[in-house]
Amino acid sequence: MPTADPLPRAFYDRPVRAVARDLLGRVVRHTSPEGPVAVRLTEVEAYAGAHDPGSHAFRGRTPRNAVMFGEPGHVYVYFTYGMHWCMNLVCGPPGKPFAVLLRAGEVVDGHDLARVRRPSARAARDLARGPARLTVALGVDKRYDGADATDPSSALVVLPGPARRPARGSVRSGPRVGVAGAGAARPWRYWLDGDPTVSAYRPAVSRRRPVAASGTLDPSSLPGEPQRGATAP
DNA sequence: CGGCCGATCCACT
DNA sequence: GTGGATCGGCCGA
Repeated sequence: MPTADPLPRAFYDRPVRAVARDLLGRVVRHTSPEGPVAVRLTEVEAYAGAHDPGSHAFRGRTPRNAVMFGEPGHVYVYFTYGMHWCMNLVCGPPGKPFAVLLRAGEVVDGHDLARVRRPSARAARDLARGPARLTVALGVDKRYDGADATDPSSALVVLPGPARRPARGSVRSGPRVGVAGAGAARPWRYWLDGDPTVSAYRPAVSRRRPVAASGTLDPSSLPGEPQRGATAP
């Protein structure tokens, strides 16, 4: 297998949804002192910056999301739910906080190391099936926030992947996972149809603390029926 | 297999 | 103080 250079900056300096679709089938590779792990992407989500209610950048620039306002092709890593890291690739021109969340993939190199990092994974397909699982399998955490994935000398890069691109008809789209409110309707999650490493779809759930008082249960307070992707797996 | 729930802590209100 | 671009264990069917 020939060694390839990472996808260049220009790959990411395009409309974010186009980049998201084009990332399917590409290969993210992290090389640590323990060795390399590479993941072929099967599921991603586009986040369209300042006008996207689902985006971390919707309410403007903060210390956490600063990387999204910078160079395309750099990595935005955030911490969530008190214990998980998730990684994005920054898209569009500097100043526009677009990004693609890497949600799932298939481990195509460093399988043994990935298993060590993900001991709870029952099957090989579960090693990077989910955004937080993917970062664990790769060994990515906040140290990589701001890293340049287009630099050939970087430990973390995105490679072009197999010469044969996924067939156009094999790319599906649907609502993003865990995104509530206005942004929920946007079908900006993309995945490879039928791929076993695509994560399970979960509608956004608001977790309210149990109400102390009883007897005032109000079913009408529930938000609208969660939208299932028409073609979600 | 699907639903429920706790874990765990940081960013932002 | 609140809740999150999640995960895995446990439960019942």
